[in-house]
This record gives sequence, C-alpha cells and structure tokens, in this order.
Amino acid sequence: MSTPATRRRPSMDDVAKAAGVSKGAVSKVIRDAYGVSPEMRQRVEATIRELGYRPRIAARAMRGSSFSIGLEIPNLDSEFFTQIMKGAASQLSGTNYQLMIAPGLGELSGTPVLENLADRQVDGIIAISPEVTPEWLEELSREVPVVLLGRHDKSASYDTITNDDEAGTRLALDHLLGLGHRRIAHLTLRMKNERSDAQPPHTVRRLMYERVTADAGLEPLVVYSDLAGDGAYLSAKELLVSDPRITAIFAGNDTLAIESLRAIADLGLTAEDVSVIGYDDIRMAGHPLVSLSTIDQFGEAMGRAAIDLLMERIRGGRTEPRHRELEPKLRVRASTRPASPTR
Amino acid sequence: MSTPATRRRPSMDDVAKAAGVSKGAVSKVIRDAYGVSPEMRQRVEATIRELGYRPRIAARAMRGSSFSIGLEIPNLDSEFFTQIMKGAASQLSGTNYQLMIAPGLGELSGTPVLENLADRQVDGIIAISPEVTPEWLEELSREVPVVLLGRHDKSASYDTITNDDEAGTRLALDHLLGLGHRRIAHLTLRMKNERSDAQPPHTVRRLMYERVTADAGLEPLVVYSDLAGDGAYLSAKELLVSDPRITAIFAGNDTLAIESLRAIADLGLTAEDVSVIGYDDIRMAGHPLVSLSTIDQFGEAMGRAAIDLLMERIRGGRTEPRHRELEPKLRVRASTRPASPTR
DNA sequence: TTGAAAGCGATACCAG
DNA sequence: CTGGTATCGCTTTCAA
Repeated sequence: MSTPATRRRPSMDDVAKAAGVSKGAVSKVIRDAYGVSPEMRQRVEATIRELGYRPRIAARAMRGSSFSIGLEIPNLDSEFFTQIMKGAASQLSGTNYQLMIAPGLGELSGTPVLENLADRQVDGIIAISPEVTPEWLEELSREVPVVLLGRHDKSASYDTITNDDEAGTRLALDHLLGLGHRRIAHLTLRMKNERSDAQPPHTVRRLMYERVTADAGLEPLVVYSDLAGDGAYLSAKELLVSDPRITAIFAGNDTLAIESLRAIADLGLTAEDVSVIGYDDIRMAGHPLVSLSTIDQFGEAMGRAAIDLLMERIRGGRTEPRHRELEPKLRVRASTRPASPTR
Repeated sequence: MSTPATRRRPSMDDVAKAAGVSKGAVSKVIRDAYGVSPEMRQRVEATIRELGYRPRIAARAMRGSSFSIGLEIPNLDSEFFTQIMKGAASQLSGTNYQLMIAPGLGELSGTPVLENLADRQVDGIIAISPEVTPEWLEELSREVPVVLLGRHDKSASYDTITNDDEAGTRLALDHLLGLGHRRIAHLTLRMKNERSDAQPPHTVRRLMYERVTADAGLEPLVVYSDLAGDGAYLSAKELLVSDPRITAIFAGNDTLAIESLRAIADLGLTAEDVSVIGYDDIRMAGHPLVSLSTIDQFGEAMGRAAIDLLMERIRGGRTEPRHRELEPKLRVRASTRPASPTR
C-alpha cells in the first residue's frame, strides 16, 4: 500500500516545528500581523509552501474570524437572486473572504437558514428575507453584522439596501397608463406572514399599485401566486380567462412576468392583446424572443453594495447603521404595446 | 441603555450549568448519543429551549463534523447549475445538514474554491469542475468525501455522476440529421486546460459531434466561446454571418443555445432558417416564446443523487467509489425544423 | 448513566 | 521581535 486512504493535513504546529519557530510566529505571518522580522517571515512562508499548509477556518473562527460571508436567499426560483449573488461574489473576489450561499427551500427559509449561517460563525450576513420579523433580525445583528436587501424597514442595528419600489411601481404603471391601458392587473407573490412594519418590496409595490390605480380612477385587481412550479403560470392564465377586459399585467417580478407571457402565448394571445411589464430586468428580459418591458433594480449593484457595507463593519469597525436606496429605471421593450380597444 | 450592543450567545457550558449537569451530558443529548437517561434528556432539552442554545459549528467541526455540504459551481452564468443546487438543497432538507454553495467567478474557480470549502471543514463536497486535474481531486478526496458531477474520468477515490453525453449528443445530431440538415455547426465552451484524462462533458460532446458528422460525411464546424457577457451571442452571430450555408446549430448547453437564438433573431432569421438544439433542458427552454429543442440531462436528479452518494460515505461509511450515469432524453420543440433548402 | 479532563488548531496576551 | 501559554466551545475517552 503506497498511499494512505486518508491523510491528516498539516497544522500550524507542524509548520512551526518544521520551520523551528513558535506557533505564534506562524500565526502572525499568515495574518501578516505586526512584529515579524523579514527573515522569520521568509522562513515561515517557505515552510508553508513546502508543506502545503492552509489554516483551518474552524479553528480560526473560534478565536477570530471565519473569513466567510453568508448570503441567504429565499429560494432558487428567481433569477434576480442570481444577479445579487454575482454582484456579491465579484465584489469579494481578490479578498480572503469566501461567499457561502445558503438557499432556502419552500417552507424552510428565512429564520432557520439565517441561524444556520450564524451557527457557522460567518463574519457577516446578507439576508434577503421578506418574512422575518424586524425584532428577530435585530437580535441576529447583535451577534453578527447583517445587511438586509430589499426591505424598507429601517433598523438602528442592521443595514439595508433597498430599491425605491414606490418610484419603480410608478414608472411601470405610468408607462402602462400612457399606453392607454385602463384595466391593469397586478400579479404578485403570496406572503406568508404579512406584517406592516416589515416592508417587503412586493408589499410596497402592491400598495403603490393600489394607490396609483385608485388615483387614476381604476379598479384594482390583485392576484397572489407562488413562484415554485407552475403556480404563477396557472394564476396568470386563470386571471386572463376570468376577466377578458384585462389589457395589461404589472407583474411583481420578471419571473412572474415571464410566466404571464407563457400564459398569454398558450392562450393564443400576443403583446397586441395583453401587455406585460415586470420588475428586476433579469437577463432573459432582454432576449429578443421575450423582450420584456421591466423595471431595472440593479441586482448586481445591490450585491456589490451589500459586501461594501459589511466590510465597513467587519474591517472598518462601523457601528452606526446605514440605509442605501437605489433608483430604479424603466426599460421599455416589446411586451408593452398600446392598449387594444377590442380584445 | 437597556440592551447591550452585542450579546454573547449561550455556550454548552451555560446550558450545563443551568441544568446542573456536565458538558458531556449536554453534548450527548444534542447528538442523541447512547447513554443518557430519559430524565436527563428531558431536563437538558428544556434548558436548551429556555436559553435558546444552538451549538457553534466551528467548535463541533474541530472534533466531529460540521454538518455542512459544500457545493462548488464554476460560475453563475448557467441556469443548469441552479437545477443541481435545487436538487441538492431539496435532498438535504429535513436533515441537520446545510448546503453551502461556493460559486467560482471568471478566472477564480476550481481549485481555490474547492480548497476554500475543504478549509471550512465541510463534511462532503460536490464539485462541478471541468478543469481540475484528476490527481488533484484524488488528493482532495483523501481529506473529505467528494462527488464529481459531469466528468467521465473514473477515479478509485471519488464518486462521479455523469450524463451519457455520447448518447445525448447522438440524440441531438440524429434529430437534426433526420430533419435533413447537412451543415451543422457546434457551439461549445472554451476550455482552459484541456486534458485527455479529465473528460469534461463539453469535450465528450464535441468529440462525439466530430465523430457523428464524420460518419455522416459532413464537415465539422466547431466554435468555442465563453459564457460570460455577450461572448456566446457574438460567437453565434459571427458564425452565422461567416457561413450562410449553416442550417443548424448544436449548442453545448441551453445557455449557449439561447444566445444563439438571440443572434438568429437579431439577424432577422427564424427557426425556419436556422435550427438550434441545446443541452440541459433549463426552465426557459420550455417557454413557448423560446421553445428550444434540447437534451434533458436531469440536473435536479443529479443534485439529489450527489447528496445520496455523499451521505452513503458520511453516515454509512462507504469507501469504495461509485460511478452513476444518467440517461439523457431528447425534447423536441419548435426551434428545430426541417432544413431550409434555400437560406 | 454521569462527570472530569484532555485535546482539536488556531489566536492573543504576556514575558523575556 | 520571539516563544510560551491560556483560551475559544465542543467531542471524546476514561473513571467513578
């Protein structure tokens, strides 16, 4: 037997012994802390390379930091989260930190997933949790820096990055109204525990939809749906069948919008009959075969900004909360057309 | 000041003291190990609930397991990886284990990302790394159970889950040939370090493409492209412009295929002019506006199976390698049509 | 069945 | 600038 089945990886002790120095010295070298002579550093670094030593994060985490950033996402059904992941990952590249993405799944999301990250001693958490209560998040943020994406509740202990959902909703609806639409439905996500103080983006958009339609003297028409499986597709289909006067749908996000387009196509209709506008500007929205009008809320920028805010706390020691809001932008494409007088 | 800025979370010691028992007893209870009396268990569990105690994974990891499974993905550009994440996440739900997804990013992928996971003491690793050498992976698998997705190299120390890429490629090409196509291009991913012994899926597909076209007496036409940004779109566009005799594209995956459709649409062409078939069957492929013919390789099933294989090693103690291969399935949709005689 | 104590691999303080 | 040592929170012998 030439190679053993399992091999112990070298520890800091091994490095210290091989280099003929103390553990403390090795520790200082790998953290490039103050107080090591050039020769010492060189010798230790040579030994580290020689042995292929890499510190174990678990041990480091017990005393200092884990060099991991946790990113909690509610599910894997919306491509918007991919944008955020990309932004966060790119902003972290070149640092010692690694992004650990923890996806929720159906019922199992929010609190338990965030706890899992905290239990793993991440140095910071990015949360996209519409359903977790502000109190619980404040509790969490006493333990580890937290930045919450999307929600508009302003806490004194965690940071937030939001999109101006009221402005975005107004952009979308003004666009539709400008095209002459008078019967505009709103397809949105079903929230499990709607609370007035946690202000998830989809709730803000719905409330704004209700206000704008009321101001325009229109009847609001809200449909709630799930993202998983064919839920959104079926909801949209039923909506269009049940009310043939609808000429436009404002969808709460692009995934819902694209499922609406699926329903429209399957009903033998086109954008001439029913206009659709989404929210997020995911990649497929710009595809010529889809060409979905939408509100860009710059997910990658949100992901990057989230890392920046965390690093300000982790490395810079900031303790006062910061709340950043990004401006949405209307992207007009082929899925929105002047209202059809017939249909 | 009523609430402190930061609060220490309770440790196992705190629980032990509060319950009037030893740390060891508490440890046994949370791992439900052998040798605790019902009363002891009850008392400890009550105290745990009362204090809201949750063990720190870092400390557990130093002696036992971290209850984390690492999933390395090469990038966030392909929705196929989302399928795998979903499968893995769902298979893990209901266990104590948490999925930690570590995405690569451009140049930074493969080896360093896998090392990052190993350094975090995950109990098992799922790797989707076309570019890492078999030797390096064997090395890694001496430290932690590894299951490699996609690649066809069979190691004695790590498990693999593959798709029968030769069969899938044949399905796709036979379909195109059956429609009368004679000039079929292949759009595939650019590999950085192509090695003959690591057999990444895209290389296997390309080789099979070359064999099948040769057998059919056709001229092979391979174009290499990147997935990030507009790389694939531009490659497809240039391909179609440079050679007007092309009537069909076999794309190495659905993302490449959808970018090809983008190029076709932008050139004012349709499926009547150029047929496209992809590989993966991502969600958008089934959308009526896209309607992409493709080869389903059941990404969710791969993700689920990967967790199963890891658990067999982690909990069951299996040490012999296992290599599973899934059968691909042709999905015929509207993007493939009989070859246009003109174009 | 239970408790005491050693040890995992780092960090950080404190002498020298 | 360097080395020794206590320490983090848990698991795991080993006695009682």
